[in-house]
Amino acid sequence: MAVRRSATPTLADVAAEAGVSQATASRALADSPLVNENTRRRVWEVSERLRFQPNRLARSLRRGATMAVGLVVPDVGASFYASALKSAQDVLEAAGYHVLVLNSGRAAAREREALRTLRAHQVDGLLVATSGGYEDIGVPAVFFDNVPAQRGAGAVAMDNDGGVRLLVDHLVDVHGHERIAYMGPPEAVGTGADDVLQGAGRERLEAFRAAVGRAGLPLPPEYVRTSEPASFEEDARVAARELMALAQPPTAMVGGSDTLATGLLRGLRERGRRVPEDVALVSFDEPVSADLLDPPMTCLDRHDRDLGRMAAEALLRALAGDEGPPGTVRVPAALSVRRSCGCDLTEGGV
Amino acid sequence: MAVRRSATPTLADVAAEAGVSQATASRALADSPLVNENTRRRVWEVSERLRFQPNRLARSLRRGATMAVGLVVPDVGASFYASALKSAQDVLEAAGYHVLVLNSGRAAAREREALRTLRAHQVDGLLVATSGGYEDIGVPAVFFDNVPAQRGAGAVAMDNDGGVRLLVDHLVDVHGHERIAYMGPPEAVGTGADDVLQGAGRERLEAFRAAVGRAGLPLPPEYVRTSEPASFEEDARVAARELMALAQPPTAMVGGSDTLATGLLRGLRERGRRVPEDVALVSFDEPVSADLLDPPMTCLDRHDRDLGRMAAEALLRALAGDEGPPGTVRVPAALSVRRSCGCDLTEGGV
DNA sequence: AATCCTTGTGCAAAGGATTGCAGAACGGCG
DNA sequence: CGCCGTTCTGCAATCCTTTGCACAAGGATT
Repeated sequence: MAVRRSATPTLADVAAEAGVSQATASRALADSPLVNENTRRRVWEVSERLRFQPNRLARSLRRGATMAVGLVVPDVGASFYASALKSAQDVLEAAGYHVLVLNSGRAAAREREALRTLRAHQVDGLLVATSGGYEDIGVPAVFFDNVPAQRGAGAVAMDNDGGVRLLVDHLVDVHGHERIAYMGPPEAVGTGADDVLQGAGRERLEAFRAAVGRAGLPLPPEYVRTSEPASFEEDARVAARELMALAQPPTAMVGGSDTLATGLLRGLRERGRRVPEDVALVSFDEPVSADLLDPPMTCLDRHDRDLGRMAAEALLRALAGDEGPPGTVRVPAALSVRRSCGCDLTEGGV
Repeated sequence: MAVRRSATPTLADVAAEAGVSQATASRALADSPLVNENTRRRVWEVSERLRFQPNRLARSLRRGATMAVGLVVPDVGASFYASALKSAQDVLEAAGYHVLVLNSGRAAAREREALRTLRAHQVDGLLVATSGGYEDIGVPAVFFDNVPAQRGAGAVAMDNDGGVRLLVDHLVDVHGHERIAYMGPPEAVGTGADDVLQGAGRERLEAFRAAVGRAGLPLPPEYVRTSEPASFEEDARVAARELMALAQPPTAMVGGSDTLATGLLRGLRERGRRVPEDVALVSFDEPVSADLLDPPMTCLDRHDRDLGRMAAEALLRALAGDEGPPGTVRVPAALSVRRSCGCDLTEGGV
């Protein structure tokens, strides 16, 4: 004869219906050995009949742990993050954690907001692809993609240096290019104060400079460009057009991300340049359907899945208190050679 | 001299530090007119100095509302959902809601689990692209992409029928095809019991049959295929190969989604068929970089952004209690003609 | 028969913010 | 000087679950 609340039944309802106290009901549902087998069964039966679902707000409040983690990414819409996010989520959910995904829109300020929100939600941990706005909220954090210099947190990132080197070396050693331009993501993920962000953008840029230098090639300043955070695609398009308008246009281009590479390709098309006949083009990230593009794009294998998974696993370790070394794990890159670099795969030759 | 808790300051800390009661502190931070201006300022000042952040668990528990909504999608990794998700999230966050994103992995059972989880989290509302496992959890829900027949909830979906008609009519009227095959997403999003799901898969399939019928064309059963939920890409690839192995292979194919279309394209390549010279190909959704594919893909404009935004707005209305008519809003489709259908854009003719 | 375990169960506090209600302080008015 | 209204504050209850502690019942032991 308990008054049934219209919305969701509460533990009190279950207890009343089963004729036990809330405490016993709680313990019964937790399968505690402290409660008698018959009582346990009775409570479970009632609980299922009423479709009882413990209120996580109350539980978390009492327990001091939410079993939820926050995931902060620059842009869920970008395929790299969407895909990394998914694999991270799968791992974390399998471990019983819930995932709150927040967008930072590649803006440090919005990222800080997102972090505060997550703190307010009392998340137990954090997975962040930072846009420069990271600040400690007192829970274990693991970084991926971008790695803040700040110590004390693990990180998983691509081997940007090795990856860029593969791309440049291929253009130089195999195809003999001597005028190579680079279009990268924003260099300085503008971070305040003392925390210098070791962002993927900067790493790739420096790696490019180093690789070109090692090859003994000249690198006019106009050959090095970076995009604004908000307009990758568009910036790359105009960059390609402007690069081709130079007195000495490059004979090859490196796109620092999938979006940048497709943007470059569009720009080249608009100028009537053929790839790879007129200009070679390679990409750091793998564009979606890279093999179906015209021309098929030579790029680095994308390890978005691995990255997401590894970051999630690192976070789980941190949450479990396994204080491993908080270093940065680098995921190696591998080159997928297709046609945009100039390789002629149908013949097998160059 | 208040004992500062190491982790996060609580309202009690702020109150003590400001020399007022918790009640006053709470009201001050809520900018209630009940509290004296000076007191208000003092509390705010302390709150900011301590970087106080109200515990949402406690607040929501007390208030009975979480200002959080759940978003259930088949696959966050798929570009359509990733993109729709993002725009929905932007709208909802702008309105002060937080978004919990859960994957159903295109499985009804996992979707049910996700919904229970969201109920446990006490979300205030739901945005769901159902995979057939929807069940009422007692909060306002808005559907997108797939529309369950069940009444009482609004829905936003593409005009599947009109879209398919555009594709088929173009193939028939402009290019004169008479043997058109269709590869679609799973037809029956297997839903239990009495709730018949009006899924996008079924709608598109029926629209295809109707459009072919209207054109007076024959439709051998082998020409109509659907994929399994788990393996769109792969299923489409083998479908294309098998279709081309028929005694009477189709001269045109319709891909029921972006992934299916790129899968078909791969399959055709593998069989050495050229698109559009040997077989025409059009796609329902817009693949990423559709214009850069080889050949550029004729497809329907993707309205993922609009869909996400509109669904979010509908949910906000429902949350505000504006009980509009709970009907289904259909987003019209528009055809982006490129080369894969056989149109020769450089000449301007067919 | 008294005492001591064992085994189950219940009471009540805790967790942090919100809010109805009561009451304090103070100015104004008769 | 007494009373009434404002204007602020504070007490304490509430949201729901978990859990430390106490206690009841019953059998076993001396």
